Parts: sequence; structure tokens; C-alpha cells
Amino acid sequence: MQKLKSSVDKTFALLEYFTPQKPEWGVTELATAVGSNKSTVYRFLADLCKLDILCKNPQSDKYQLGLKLFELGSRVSLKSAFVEKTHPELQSVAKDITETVHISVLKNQQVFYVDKVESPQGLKISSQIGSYNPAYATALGKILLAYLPESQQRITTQTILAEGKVKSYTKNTITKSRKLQAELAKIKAQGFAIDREEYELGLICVAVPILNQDGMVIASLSASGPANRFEEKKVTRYVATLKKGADAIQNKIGFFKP
Amino acid sequence: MQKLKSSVDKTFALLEYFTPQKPEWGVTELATAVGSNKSTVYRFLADLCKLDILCKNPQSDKYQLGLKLFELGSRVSLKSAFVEKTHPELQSVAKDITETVHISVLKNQQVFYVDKVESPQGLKISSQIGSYNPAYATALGKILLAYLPESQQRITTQTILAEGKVKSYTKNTITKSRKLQAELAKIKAQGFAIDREEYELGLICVAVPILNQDGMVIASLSASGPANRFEEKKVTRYVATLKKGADAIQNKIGFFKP
DNA sequence: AAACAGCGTTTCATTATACGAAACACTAAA
DNA sequence: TTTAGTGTTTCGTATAATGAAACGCTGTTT
Repeated sequence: MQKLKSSVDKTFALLEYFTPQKPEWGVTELATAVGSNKSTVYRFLADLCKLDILCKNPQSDKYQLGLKLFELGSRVSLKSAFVEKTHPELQSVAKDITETVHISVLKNQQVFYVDKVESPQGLKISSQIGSYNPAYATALGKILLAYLPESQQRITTQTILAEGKVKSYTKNTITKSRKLQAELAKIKAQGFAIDREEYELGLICVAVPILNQDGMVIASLSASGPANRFEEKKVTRYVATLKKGADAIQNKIGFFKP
Repeated sequence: MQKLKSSVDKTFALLEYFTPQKPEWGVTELATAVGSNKSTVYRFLADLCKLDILCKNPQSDKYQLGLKLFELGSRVSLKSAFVEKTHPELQSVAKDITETVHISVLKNQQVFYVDKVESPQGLKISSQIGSYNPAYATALGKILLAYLPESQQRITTQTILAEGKVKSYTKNTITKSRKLQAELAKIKAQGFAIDREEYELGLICVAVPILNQDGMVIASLSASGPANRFEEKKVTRYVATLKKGADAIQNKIGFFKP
């Protein structure tokens, strides 16, 4: 918190600490976590509380994210213009495939999870709407990269694979530029991407692109579940269902500028 | 913007201007709207843009709410702990009734819309998740008031009906304290609330309470649609379906502290 | 073409406000 | 009673926010 200059930066740096993993903070612990003064943090929290951006959990007497953020989040055009229209399609795809279905966009060279419909089955992957995952290690991400215009794809993959930025999540993770390029070419040729435990062991994911009327990729749609449920013959059926869903979504949203 | 002291206040005061009705702002127009200096507003917008709280629409070159807010909104415990669990129930109720279904909580003595599932029919009401409506003029709100503990109900209704705060939205809107008290008593006796064009002409809404294990009301569930579709005999069936849905939700969420 | 008007953006001296050390008020445990 | 841990308030100082003005664009008007 010491290097950030503007109050705006400081405010949202504080809010970033409120994660699903640690949704509640006391004044002192947060102050030590951000390396800032107790009274400074207190004033921020108190101000944010007055605005309902934060609120105090009466049980624990600690601060947590408040309803105002929920409201502002609902106002984001992505939410109101996109999710509300596409959600029913996700549902019908999820119902058909009986695996968890995600829709994502490329944001800051990463996969940004926009919406999901969970598998009705007990064993399912956990994911957080509004969170990020690496593009090169997921089917959703590889689709988004594969369908990028050529020049943009070159720049993006270079940035992503820059030294020190790649991480091998599993033994299957693609970390070499050569291999990624070949993979992206293959994906574009076949029209879908598959992630065979490249991000998490035991997790397989199939994804297809969602294009706008100009043929630009704007999002990707996926089904994911435990590896043992994803037999080869099922994949073909899943891809077909996903493609049908992607088509329906394309028709619903018409054009869209992310 | 001139009276607000802290930067936190100023930041969120600015964000409040980005509504569904006016989701995009230029620097100059926003500066004049808030009555502040152009460069001040510019710095705020630029800072917020860097953080993805806002982003620039490439088409219009104006600012709009960004993905970071979407992310933060998704992190609010109400969203992750409540909506994700209750949404499937809303769906099955909506499917059964074929009208738009809402779930709401009482916040600042108003009805706060937490989630909705829209009617599949063409003619349906429009509403914004994360927005507020007056409690005394809606079925959702009247339910929330009716099931409040007696002492709290007295205080809340007094505050709500304080001079100058009540507004007659239609000729049916309840604005008199006496009448509201009688209505709330009736609602609690019959177990559901109905709003016959009290908030908007042509709009009817039926609502039931969602209680926690201590018998405290924590939310309300409703079906709403055009008046001509809400015949008397249907209402009974709707109430039954809503009650079943409310029961299912109560079992799913167990206890909950709003 | 030149002048104009409308933006968003940058600059910089002034001043308001955010800052942190310390004190204070609680609560719960030793 | 002491101690240690909270959250909260105070107040002089340091710093970052402020607004007038200038700048650099763009498209329009003369």
C-alpha cells in the first residue's frame, strides 16, 4: 500500500484483499497484511462501510464486502447485456451434457470467467465467476487465442509466454511457444479445443468459440468435468452440443463489443 | 461532489453516475453533472480505468463500468453464498408459474432485488438486480415488513411512512399508516402478500416469505406479471408453488445472516 | 485554409486532506 | 489487577488532491 499513490488505487487495493478464500478482515490484521498504518486502514474501512461497499458481519465483528458492490457488479454492461441473455443457453447445454458449463472472454491475456452453470452431478469442478485463469493452460483460453486475428495472436502469445510468466500446472501444460502455436493451429482447424489435464490433474475441458457477426471471437463456451467421465466418444457429442449452444448465443447477442 | 470529504466518498459518488439508464460518460459531461472540475474528474476516471473498475468503450470513446466491478460483485457473500444456492429453485418456480420470479431482501428499509428468473413469455416486467424499490408498495416488500418482529416493524414502518417520504405510485398505493398496518396483519395471517397495481399500473405481484430456522424473515420470493394474466384462481396456485419454492430454499440455505 | 469549438489530457502552484504515532476505550484472558 | 489484544479518536505534519490554464487533438464552420 506504500507505493500506490492515489486514493483510488489504495481503496481498491484494500478491496482486493476480500477474496472468497478470506472474505472477512479485522482492522489490525488487514493493516499488517497491506503493510500500512492501523488508523489509515480503519478510516478506509469505516468510509467504505458508510457506503455499503463493505459491511460488518455482526457475528464476527469483522468487515466483509457489502451489497453496494453487488449492485455495481450487476450494473456492468457485460452482466446486463451479456450474461442475462446467454445464461438460458448455458443451462440447456449443461442439462444436455450434464457437466459444468462455462462462458469466458479474454481479458488481460487471461481467461475471464463470465458465467457458469454447474453440473448436477456431485463431483464437479469449482470455479469462481469473475476470476481469471491462464489462457495457455485451459481449453477456454486456447480457443480464445486460436481464433484471434493473426497479428494479435502473435503479440498475445509472445506476451503470455514471456520468460518467467509461464507456469507448468501439470505435466501436460503447454509451455513452449512452438508447441502452443501448433496447438492453436490445430484447434482452429478442428473448430474446438480440448484441455486434457493441462491445468489441473483429473480435469478435462472441451471448448468451442463464440463469434460475432464479423467472425471475431468474443467468448468461448466449455464443458468440463473429471477425466474419467470424458471418454473419447463423448467428446464428439459434447462438441456438437456446445457448437449448437454457441450458435444459439451468437444469434441472441448479434454483435457485441467487449 | 463538493461537500464530500474523503476520496473514497468521491470515488463511489462518481461510480453512482454510471446507471443502466446512462451507462456511459465523457469526462466533461460527468464533470458538469457532479459539479466538479474537469481535471479532477479526469484523474479519477483515468485511475479507475487503470484498475479495470471502469473501461473505455472503443466505439463511443466514453467511460463505462468495467470488469473489475463485475468480479468484486461476484465475490460478495450474498452472491456466492445465497444466489448460487437459490437460483435453481427460482428457476423451477418460474418454469412452473411461467411468470417472472424475484427474490429480495430488506435493505435500508427498501426492497433489494437479489436475483430473478424471467418469464419465458414475451410480455414481462423489467427489473434490475441490485436495485431498490419501496417496501410499502410491493408484494415483496410488504411480506418483508409483515414478518418483521413487532418492535422492529413499528420502527421501520414509522420511518418509511415519515412525512414526505411516501409516494403514491398508483391510485392503489398504500400511503396511510393505518391501512398499511392492517394490510401487514392480513398478510401475516394469510401467509402471502399481493400487490394489485400498487406500484405500477397493470402489474400484479404475489409474494411469500423465506424464513430462517429461527423463524426470522430473511428474504421474500415473488411471481409477477401483467394484471390480465393474474386471475383469482391462478393466484392460489401461484402461492402454493411459491411456498413450495420458499420451503426448498429454506432447506438449502439453512441459517443465513444478511 | 484558416479560424473555431469541442473534446480529452497535462501542467503546476496552492491548499485541503490523508497520514501515522500515540493516546484512548473496550474486552477478554492471565 | 495486570496484560494484551482489539477498534477507535486525536492532532501536528507531510503529501496528494485540486482547479485554472494551457496543450494537442478532432471535426466543423467560415
